[in-house]
Amino acid sequence: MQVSEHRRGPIRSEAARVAILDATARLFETRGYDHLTMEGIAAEAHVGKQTIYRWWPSKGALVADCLLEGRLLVGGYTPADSGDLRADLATWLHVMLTFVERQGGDSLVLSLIAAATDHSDVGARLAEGLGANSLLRARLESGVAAGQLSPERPLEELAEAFVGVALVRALGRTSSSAAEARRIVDAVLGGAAPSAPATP
Amino acid sequence: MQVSEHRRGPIRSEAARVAILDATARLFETRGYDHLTMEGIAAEAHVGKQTIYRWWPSKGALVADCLLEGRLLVGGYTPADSGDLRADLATWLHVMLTFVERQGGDSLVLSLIAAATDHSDVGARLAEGLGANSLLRARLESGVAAGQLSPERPLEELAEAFVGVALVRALGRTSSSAAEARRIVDAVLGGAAPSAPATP
DNA sequence: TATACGAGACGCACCGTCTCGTCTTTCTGT
DNA sequence: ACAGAAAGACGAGACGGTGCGTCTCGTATA
Repeated sequence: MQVSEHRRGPIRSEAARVAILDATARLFETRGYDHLTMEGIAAEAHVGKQTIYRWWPSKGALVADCLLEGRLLVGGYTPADSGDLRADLATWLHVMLTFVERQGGDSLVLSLIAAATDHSDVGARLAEGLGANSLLRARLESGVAAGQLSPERPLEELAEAFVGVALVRALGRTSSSAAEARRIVDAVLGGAAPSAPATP
Repeated sequence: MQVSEHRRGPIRSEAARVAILDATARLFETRGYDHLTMEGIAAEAHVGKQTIYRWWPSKGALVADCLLEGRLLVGGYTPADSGDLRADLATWLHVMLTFVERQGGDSLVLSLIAAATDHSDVGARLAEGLGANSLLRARLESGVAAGQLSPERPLEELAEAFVGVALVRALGRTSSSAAEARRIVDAVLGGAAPSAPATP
């Protein structure tokens, strides 16, 4: 009786796996999702196409794995904590919207949305990658602790709303000023915002 | 000297234009955006490929025109007005989320998001088509008139937040119950919701 | 002996351009 | 006025190019 659970022959090459995911992330960031091709990835990774198809069914699955291993959206963007929740959220949103609409062509976020439409795992991880479950949520919790936000509001869903607005603006290529970002924050959190008269 | 602003030769065929847009809308709804092909549209419309390329640069532009002429998302979904803003919004959101995740494959909304990622006009019209600027906004205005919503909150941005949540859930294929929809509404509008204890 | 690997050939689908022949509209010459 | 001539939209489809997903080599490794 054999000890190994593996039947026979060579095991999966970790070098190939890493090279493929690296190539995917690199090409995804530089060329965008719709210009990403299996043949391009194979060439970039110096790997046979069959090696890719043996382990991943589609380019969407590749992108999903990259997202899962943190090769995309590295680090994320941590919202500041100045003590003023609305101002911090407005800054976060403004940075996010600016990041979203950079360049004329494919922004990274737009490419991720495209990837999400044909692979559900990308979509599932997209909101989190943009901070819905971690960075942004942490700032919201801090706001609750500071009494600037009702503890009754579900933070998960609130964070989703902010990410959602960013996605809508990304899809509409709507350019958004800092004042616009502030207005969004006030719209979602509620009208108690006498300090900043928005003039876009 | 010529009177006409038209140079010479036959004018654009309206029959061909209509046939092409009809075929596009029909194939888009049945097959989804990524299975939509120029050759398929040409065959379905009984039209030469050149006739399509003469007037539209890409399939994204075709979908955008369909959206613009109301051939997609016909009618929209009008939120009810029972007098209870939160309940109506929760119902609207629940219907929207159910609509979004119908079937296993491409839902219509997912296809529209995919189309939006490679043609900006689709994205610009998508939020409106889902009701951000018209149907949903009208219900919010009614809520303001009924004193259930602060008049200081920008309704445009608030509606975008609701549509945005729907998009995030669509991309994540998150199945959402009625209670979940209600929790989202409470999260965005604020914690004043003692009536419905959410139990998903 | 079984199997992962790099390499790449294969047939297929669709792309975007082009070239036909036909038909419709407008301009020009008599 | 009226017959061309010129221009261009039309349906049809051929064309080379690109990427797909499958397959088949020979080699290397367990």
